[in-house]
Amino acid sequence: MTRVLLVDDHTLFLDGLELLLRRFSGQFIVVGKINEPLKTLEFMEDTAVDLVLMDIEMPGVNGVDLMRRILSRFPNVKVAVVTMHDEDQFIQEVIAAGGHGFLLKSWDSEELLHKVNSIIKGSRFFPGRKKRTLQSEHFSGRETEILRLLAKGKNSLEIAAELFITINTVKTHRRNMLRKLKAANTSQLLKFGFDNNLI
Amino acid sequence: MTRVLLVDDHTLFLDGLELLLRRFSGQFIVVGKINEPLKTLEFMEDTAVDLVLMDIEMPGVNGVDLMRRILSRFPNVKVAVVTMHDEDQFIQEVIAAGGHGFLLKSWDSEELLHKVNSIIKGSRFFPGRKKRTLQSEHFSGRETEILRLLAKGKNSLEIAAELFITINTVKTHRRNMLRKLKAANTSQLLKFGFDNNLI
DNA sequence: TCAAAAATACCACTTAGTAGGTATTTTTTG
DNA sequence: CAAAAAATACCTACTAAGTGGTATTTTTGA
Repeated sequence: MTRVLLVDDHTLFLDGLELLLRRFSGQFIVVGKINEPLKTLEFMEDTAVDLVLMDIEMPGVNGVDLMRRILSRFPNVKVAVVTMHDEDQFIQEVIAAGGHGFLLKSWDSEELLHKVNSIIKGSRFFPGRKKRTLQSEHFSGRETEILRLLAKGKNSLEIAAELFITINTVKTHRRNMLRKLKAANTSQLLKFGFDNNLI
Repeated sequence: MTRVLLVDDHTLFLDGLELLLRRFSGQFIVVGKINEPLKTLEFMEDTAVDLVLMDIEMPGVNGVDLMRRILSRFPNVKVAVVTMHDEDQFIQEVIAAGGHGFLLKSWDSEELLHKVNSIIKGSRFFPGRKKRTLQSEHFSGRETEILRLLAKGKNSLEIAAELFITINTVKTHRRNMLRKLKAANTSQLLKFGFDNNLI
């Protein structure tokens, strides 16, 4: 069981994330939802917490600084940022502050749960530099899109359905990616994607 | 072209890594090999460097501290540790110091080159917690071994040859992993592996 | 505006992966 | 030591991936 503390000035976010965590797997208990970030440390003195999910852009509070203070007083707690914007500057600061992850509110539930789970198990997650949004010098926009769906475990037929194109087109895109990378199979393609933060 | 500076008290390592970088792709130039870590900053004042590959356990020098000083004076330089031991403690310190990667001397050339390349492009690499060496609560030792080879893009036949077993056995192990993870295909398996630092 | 790149699509064929079943030997562990 | 887990192996059948070729339409960029 993982005891989770949510910190955000938006009540909507607090409720949404709580619902999400409760819906999937009974692994999480939300032990607190904090609306006023400055009361975070105070709360944690009284209540044991395993994971803090916090926004970073909150009025009147320096998110990174708060994270640093949490980690310094509770070194065994994992702290991850969940935010709207993936600005390079912030990511670097969170890394430097010793945070355990940088998650985006724009991700789908499955993805978010997945990352949170991995963080609990000791991994860290930080998006790569902005490049990943663009076409990675190797792949076109459509190709990158298909690569991401492949990484989610979808097969060609499922991808075709999701993108409203035929399986023939998906196969052509896959073939082109393999050719560009001189890869022999999808595994090599995925490795490239993961290593280069395309996924 | 990436200008690389190597820092290690072991001359053997310096020469070996230089050879490795020169052999693969003409993308790297080793602009310096430093035997006395304390002279690193002095060297960098005179010579432009894009990437520093340094050991972390060196006599008379705090590697993490040196890294911190390099990054503070040259914020655009990428600094990665290449070391023998993947102690959790060190990894955390390097992350906190803002390092760009934690690479192991025990890796094969291909792997090392791969990571270095990705670091140049803006990624960061840190091994997960020790669990990854053991059987990850999900997979047995043999299964994890096969998962790693899959992630390198090998197919069942190639894996069989490498492990001196038949393709039937490889297929059985793959099937068992898919079953344990309730995964439908190898891509989902690889995603799990990457997310959990098994690869 | 014109050429290049990207996205779309189809066919035929070969190879590899996935699914189900079963079984033996070896290793680990209580 | 005995039971459980892991590693090994083979069979059949079906499905998905990969390969090669070709071609049209749309978008992009110089």
